[in-house]
Amino acid sequence: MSLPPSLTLRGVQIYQQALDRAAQEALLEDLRAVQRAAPLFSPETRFGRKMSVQMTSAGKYGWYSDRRGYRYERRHPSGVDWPPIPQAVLELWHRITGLDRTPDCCLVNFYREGARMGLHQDRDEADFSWPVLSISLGDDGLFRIGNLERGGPTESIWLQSGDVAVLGGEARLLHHGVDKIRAGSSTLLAQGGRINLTCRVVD
DNA sequence: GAGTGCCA
DNA sequence: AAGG
Repeated sequence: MSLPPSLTLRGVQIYQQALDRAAQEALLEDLRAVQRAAPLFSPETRFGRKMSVQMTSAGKYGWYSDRRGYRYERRHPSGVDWPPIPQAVLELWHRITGLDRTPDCCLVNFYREGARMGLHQDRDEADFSWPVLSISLGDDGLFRIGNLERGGPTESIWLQSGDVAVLGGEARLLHHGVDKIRAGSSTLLAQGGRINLTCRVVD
């Protein structure tokens, strides 16, 4: 029993303003604790190029990339365990997806002005029948949704602070990415930028 | 602005 | 190629 989305784009379910301002601020406070335990870093692609997005994770696994490729790791690159996923994130996951299963990973992506993420698929998980849930905080981000195969036409939507998107079912393996951050569009983060949380069942 | 190709 |  999951909630109905306010909007669907290519099967991606979008719940606009699923979090009010107070909930966003509370989440931000939780994220400060996550970042203290597991500081942000910019991973390298397998060709040694640093990604413009900074990231960290919470949960049993964190997403990681270096010259050896993409994967989930049980520890932050510093060697410490990833901190626990904030309770408010877990509650939102269960409220929106209606699932009993708890996510193994909450990836925290931080986009400063000019940071982008190219079109890609989330396919480092063992079972694609579990959805991926995404929470937007801070400045607006231009989210682009493509196809199951590389190439072809795409559609874009501006995601705002408090919006939640779910890639599940037929949309689970769609290519997607972030083309642009609209600096100064939100007052949530004093220093500006966009935070995106993505929750996943890994194994 | 969007889509395609291509790089190593 | 989760980049340019």
